[in-house]
Amino acid sequence: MRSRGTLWRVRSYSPAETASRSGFSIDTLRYYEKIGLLSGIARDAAGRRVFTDDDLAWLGMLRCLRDTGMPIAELQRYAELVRGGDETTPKRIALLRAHDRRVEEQIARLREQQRKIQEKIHFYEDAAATAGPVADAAT
Amino acid sequence: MRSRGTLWRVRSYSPAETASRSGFSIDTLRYYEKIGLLSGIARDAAGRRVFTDDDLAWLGMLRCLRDTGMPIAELQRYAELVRGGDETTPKRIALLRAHDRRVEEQIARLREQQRKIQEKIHFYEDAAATAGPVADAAT
DNA sequence: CGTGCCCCTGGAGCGCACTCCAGGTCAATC
DNA sequence: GATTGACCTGGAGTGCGCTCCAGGGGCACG
Repeated sequence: MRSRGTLWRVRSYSPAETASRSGFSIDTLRYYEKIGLLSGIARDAAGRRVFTDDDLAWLGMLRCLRDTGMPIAELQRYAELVRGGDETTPKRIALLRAHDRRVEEQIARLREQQRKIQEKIHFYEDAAATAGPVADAAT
Repeated sequence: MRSRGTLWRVRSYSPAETASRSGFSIDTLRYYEKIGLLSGIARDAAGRRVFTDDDLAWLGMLRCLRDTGMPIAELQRYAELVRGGDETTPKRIALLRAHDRRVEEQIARLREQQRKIQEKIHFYEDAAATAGPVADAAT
């Protein structure tokens, strides 16, 4: 399907190149394969891993989910669903929706806390401007 | 200064109450005292910790900074500045401003990543609606 | 043919931030 | 006066997510 209408050939990537493109270290790539987050990674004649564009796209998804705080265990469940084929689509949607809500909450909490931090900064700025000690609960 | 114009007496709090109010466990409170994040915590005749409203306010600040991702080591620097007295105000401002920027970036990154997650959700929803397998880079 | 270099495996080690535990003190309650 | 319960200390242990290491293999370049 992709081969029709596109011009570029399917590329493959060494572990080092995959690491630099995905942002995961080579050790982490090996670790992810070992714990089942990457499956079906090809090998060359010498037994070295060979990553494809699809692998890179999947790594991009992993990166996105990890960076938004999804624990490894849940990534494993997600990876398992993906391996489970098309009939797991509803479960994948549910999993990602739940995560999306957590990200939403995370953002809301961060904003709230940022407000608090900025208040504190203003408090210090006022204290510095007044050039005298100002009573505060806990500096 | 506070005693004038306010009605409530200064309260004090047991470790258990402090834990439930601050959201830190008793163990964490002890740990924080041990590593210098809490200093000058009073003790009663039997050697038990007695927390004040000021302590609670400071714990609130610690909670806010921790929850926004500030590592313990930086909290220690901040606590040290606070112990250093008023002349450290500019440094406290600088520290909090730097942290504020990191929080800002964090929020921006989360939003970006949330977009990606939502795209994926939409992709799955479309795939489910079409009721047939749809080619995707890496599900 | 030798020297590098990148990669392999299995398994140990690490950093962070707690969290738990053993053994003990003290005050209040029954 | 025995029990209970909250708290104390110093120090060991835990969970997560990597990260590092020893020992070895194969290929490419000079």
